[in-house]
Amino acid sequence: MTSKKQKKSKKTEGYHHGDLRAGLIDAATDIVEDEGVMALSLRGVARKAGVSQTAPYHHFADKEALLAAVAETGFQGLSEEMEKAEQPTLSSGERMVALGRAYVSFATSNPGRFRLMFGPLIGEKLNYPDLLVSSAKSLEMIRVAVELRREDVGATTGNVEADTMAAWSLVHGLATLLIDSGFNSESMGTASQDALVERVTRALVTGLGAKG
Amino acid sequence: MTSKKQKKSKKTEGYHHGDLRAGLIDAATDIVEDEGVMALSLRGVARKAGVSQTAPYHHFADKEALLAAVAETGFQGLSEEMEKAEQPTLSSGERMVALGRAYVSFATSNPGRFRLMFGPLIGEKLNYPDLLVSSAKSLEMIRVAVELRREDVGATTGNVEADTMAAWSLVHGLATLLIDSGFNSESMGTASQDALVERVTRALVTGLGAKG
DNA sequence: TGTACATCAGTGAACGCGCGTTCACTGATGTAC
DNA sequence: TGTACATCAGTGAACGCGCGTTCACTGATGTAC
Repeated sequence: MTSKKQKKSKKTEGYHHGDLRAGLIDAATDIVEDEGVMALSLRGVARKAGVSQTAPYHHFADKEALLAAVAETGFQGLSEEMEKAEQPTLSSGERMVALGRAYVSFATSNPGRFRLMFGPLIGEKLNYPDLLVSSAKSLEMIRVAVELRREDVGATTGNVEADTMAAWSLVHGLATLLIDSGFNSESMGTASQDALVERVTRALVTGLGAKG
Repeated sequence: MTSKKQKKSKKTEGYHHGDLRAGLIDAATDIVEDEGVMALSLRGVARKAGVSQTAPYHHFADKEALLAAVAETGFQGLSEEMEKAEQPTLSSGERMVALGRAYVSFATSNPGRFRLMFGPLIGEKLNYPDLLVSSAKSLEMIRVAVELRREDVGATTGNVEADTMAAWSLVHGLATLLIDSGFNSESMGTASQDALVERVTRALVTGLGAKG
């Protein structure tokens, strides 16, 4: 997972690591994805980064701070995937489906990070403002898409907040169920995960069992 | 949380505990709710149940087996809440809202159990068939409600599986976001959690920004 | 009803382990003059 | 350009801790006769 490069930068060839901070985040990400959040220890991260077990303390106040940094890069990755999915040519409905696909796809491709980002492992997220900023971005993208859709359809009922919440809940729930509940798209009678996301998203956009 | 009764049953007053198995599940549930899943240790559970640290091994093969038992009672509790919510007089739409309310309410009232039930802490859920049975029940209730709704509305598009998945994802996502993402119903401009659930559920039932 | 005995459900001591974190340290780097 | 020195980013040893689990044990209970 992610870059395993151990090579030092040009300037710092010997004793110093180069960019240990980034190296530790990479190592922690690998562990979280390969062995799960429960298996992540600061010592293990240091070991994987090829560094003594005390070295991380020069870059992170404690274990939780490192976890927060991993979660932050996770949110950045999620936003990037969603941005890629937003083609300007898409209709408002297609745009929502595309965002949903990107969201769920990120989750199932990076389940460890996804659990860390949204799970209870980072006790007080308010202590990590950078984390809050990155996480707010993904939500904002959903909100904009919902707003466009509502304008497009000439919405007269409900409101943007509730609809945004519904859209976010839908893709987030689908993502976590796919990751953690051992069922998959085949078991729901769809050929692929993307097909499942598309059908589920459409159910929201048009309403359950809508006619025509 | 849950019953803290330490009183023994009539028959076994002295040395033996009475129903230590149930006592351990109760103690574990308390810890999971009060201190979080991460803080749960088998020794801590034994301590809380007022018993030596080796006693649990007479009732559970290992720590994970105890966790699975806690999750199983959790699913039973969830199903009970959902059953209570299903009044036969409800219209198909109201029934869905009521089920959603019960689902989300269970999650926010018992976040520790909810995380345990759906989280990655129990490595291989297939090893615990009783757990699978109890968890299947809640999903089945959602499926039935969706089916009723589709019949009611004369659905011609989509299919039951996708709509069930959508409904489950919606309430599950909303529940996990409320538990783990530090935002609440007020921040979404609704007066109460039930109001939020209702608005979000209606968004699914009628479609985003549906007219009239 | 009494008794011998198997089984059940507890006990306390001990094992080895990996963890987060602190400490005093030292080699490498950057900079003022 | 050289040099003295402050600072930075590593090191290895050690701390105390709680954990899951195993072990040999013993008191309590249930049952066959």
